[in-house]
Amino acid sequence: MVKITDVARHAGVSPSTVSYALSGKRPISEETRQRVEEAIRELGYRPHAGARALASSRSNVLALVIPLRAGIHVPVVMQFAVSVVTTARRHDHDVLLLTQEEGDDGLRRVADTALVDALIVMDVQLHDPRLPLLRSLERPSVMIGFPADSEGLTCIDLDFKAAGEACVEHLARLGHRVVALVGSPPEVYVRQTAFAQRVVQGFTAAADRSGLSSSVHPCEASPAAARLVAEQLLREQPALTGVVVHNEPVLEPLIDAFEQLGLRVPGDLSVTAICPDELAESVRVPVSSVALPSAEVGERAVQLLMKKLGGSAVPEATLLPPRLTERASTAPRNA
Amino acid sequence: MVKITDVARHAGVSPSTVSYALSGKRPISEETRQRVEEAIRELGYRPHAGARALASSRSNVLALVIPLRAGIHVPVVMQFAVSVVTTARRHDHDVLLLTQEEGDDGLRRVADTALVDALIVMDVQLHDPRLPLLRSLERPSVMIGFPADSEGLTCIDLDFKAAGEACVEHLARLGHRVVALVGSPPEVYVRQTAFAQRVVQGFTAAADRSGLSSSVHPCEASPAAARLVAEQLLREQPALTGVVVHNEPVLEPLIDAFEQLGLRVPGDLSVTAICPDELAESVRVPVSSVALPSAEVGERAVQLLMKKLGGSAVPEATLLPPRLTERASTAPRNA
DNA sequence: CTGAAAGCGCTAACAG
DNA sequence: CTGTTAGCGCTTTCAG
Repeated sequence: MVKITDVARHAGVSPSTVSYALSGKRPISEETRQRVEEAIRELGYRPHAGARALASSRSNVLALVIPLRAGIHVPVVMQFAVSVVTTARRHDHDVLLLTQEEGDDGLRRVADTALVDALIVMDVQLHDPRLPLLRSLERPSVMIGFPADSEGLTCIDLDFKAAGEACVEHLARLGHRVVALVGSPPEVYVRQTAFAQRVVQGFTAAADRSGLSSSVHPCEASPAAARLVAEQLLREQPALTGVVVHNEPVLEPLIDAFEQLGLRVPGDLSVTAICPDELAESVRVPVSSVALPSAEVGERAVQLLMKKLGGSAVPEATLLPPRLTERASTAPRNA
Repeated sequence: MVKITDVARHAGVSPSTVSYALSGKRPISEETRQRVEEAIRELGYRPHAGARALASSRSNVLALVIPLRAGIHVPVVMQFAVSVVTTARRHDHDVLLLTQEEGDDGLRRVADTALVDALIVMDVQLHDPRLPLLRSLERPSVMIGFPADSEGLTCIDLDFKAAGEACVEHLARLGHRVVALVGSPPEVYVRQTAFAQRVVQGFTAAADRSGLSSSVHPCEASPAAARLVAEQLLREQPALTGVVVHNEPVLEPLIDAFEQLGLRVPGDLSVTAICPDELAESVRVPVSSVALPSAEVGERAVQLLMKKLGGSAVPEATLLPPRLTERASTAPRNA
C-alpha cells in the first residue's frame, strides 16, 4: 500500500504538505502542488479512509435509514436513496445503508463509533420513537417527514397538506362539487405517519373552503381493494365526479375499476393523484398529479446535512411546495 | 469521547485486555471479562470505527453496488439490498451503498481507500466492463449474475436457464403444445444481461426437447406494451395455450389483456412466470411461478464474502435451483 | 509558503 | 492469563 510518506518522498516534500495539497486547507505554491499531484498520480496514492477518519474525526460517510414496512411505495424509497447517494458523492461523502429494523441501536452504533458523520432518517412517524435519540446524538441529522414536535430537529418533506389542497382546488376549479380521497392503506394511518394525515387535512380543508362534499377512504395496496373502493364510491356517492388518489399501487387499478364500472376518465370522473411523476405519466390515462419529488427531497436533505456539518444553521422545517401537472385524467365537470 | 484506555483504567486492566475481551481473540478469565464488560457498560464505551480500521486493517464494511438502469424491477433490487444489510449485520458488518453510475472509479475508490473490506456487485453483464477491475482488486467480491467468463470470480444467481426450463416443463406436463415467452424489455437483451438470455435458452431448449412450438417476445415494461404483445400472440399463434412471463411489471397487465381479448386464464391460456413470489401471489389470478429469491441471493452473497474474508475458498459459481410453485394460473390444456 | 512532530484510538506482536 | 508497547496512516498544531 502506498502511503502519504511515499508520496512525500517521491515529490520531495513533507507529508504535511501532501496532506495540505490534498485538502487545500493552507496555501501551496503552484509548483509544489504540481509535483505533489504528479507523485500521487504516478504512485496511485489513495488516502486510507480509516486513518483519515481517526486523525480528522470525520469519516465522510452519511447514514441513511430506510423504511421496510408495509404500505410504503418501494420505487419512492429507491429513488430517494439513489438521490442521496448521488448528492452525497458530489460532496465527497459516501452513504451507509441502515434498515429501520435496527432501530435506535443501529443509529446509536454508527453515530457513537464515528462510523458516520451525520444521519438521514426516512419515514418519520408523528410520535417517532427515535426522536429523543436523534435529539441527543452528538451528530447532525435530517429527517424526511415531520413528527408532531419537530423542535430542535431538522425536517424536510413535500408539503403534503398543500398537496392535498392543490388537488382539491384543481378539481374545484374544473367545477366538481363532490370529491373523494382514496388514501393510503389503513396501517399507514394507524401508525400515524404524518404525511398521510396531512394529505387528509389539506384535502378536507380545501373541500370545506370551496363548499365541496368530500369523503376519505383508506385503501389497501391491491387491485382487489381498488375495485372494492370504486364500487363503494359509486354506490354511496352517485354524485361523485372528482377523486384524489394518494396510494401509488392503486392508481392504475382504480382507474381500470372505474372504467369497468362504466365511468369514463375524465369524461364522467376526474382523477388526480399525489405520486411520482413517472407513475402519473405511465398510467394508461396519464394522471394530473402533484409530484412526489423524491429526488429533490434526497438532494435537499443531503445539502442540509452538509450545511450542518459545516457549522451553519439551517431551518428546522423545509416544506417543498406542491407542483401540480395537468394531464389527461381531469376535465371540467359535465353539465 | 470515552476510549479504550478509560475503560481499561476503570476496570483495572490494560487496554489490550479490553481489546481482547471485545474481540475474543485470546482467552480472558471470567472474572476479568466481567469487570471489563461492566466498565464498558458503565462508561458507555464504543470503539472508534476509524481507529479500529486503521489498526486492524478491517473496516467491517461491505460495498453494495446497485443498478439504476431501465428494465430492472425496483422491488427486487430493494429486497436484495435489505437482505444484504440484514445478513451483513448478523456478521457484524455494515453496508455502503454505491450506484452503478460511479462505475469503476467508485469501486476502486472504496476498495483502495480501505473504506470497505469487500464488494457485492449486482446486475452483472455478459461482458461487464468492471470484470478486469474486480479481478485485479486486492479485496474479495461477489457478483450477482454471471458474465460470459467468470474465471477467477465468485458469482451467484438463480439458475435462470433451469427456471426457463422448469416453466416450460410445467406447461408441457399439463399438455400444452404451443408456448410463448414474454421476456424482458429489448434493452435488457441488447446490453446482454446474462439472466435474460439464460431464460430464453432454457425456455427454447426445454420446448425443443418436449417437441413444443415456441416463440420469444421481448416486451416493454408498460401495460400498453403488454396489450400489444397479447394481441400479436393471438393473431400470430392462434394455437397458443401456454405463456411464460419474465417481466414483472407486465405480468398483471398481460393477464388483463388476454382476458379482455376473450381468453380465460387458466381456462384457455395457462400463464407461468419467473418473478418474486409476492408478485405472483398478488396478481388477480395468482400465478404459478418460479420464485426470484432475492432475499436468499443476498444472504448467500454475504455469506460467500464472509468466507472469502475468512480466508476460505468458495465455489466460483453458485446457481440456485429454481422452485416452481403452482398457483391458479395454470391448468391442463382443454381437450 | 513549508517542515517536524505529536497525536487520533485501537490492535497485535512481544514479553512475561 | 495479562501487561507493555510499537505502530496503523493521516491531520494538524507548532515552528520557522
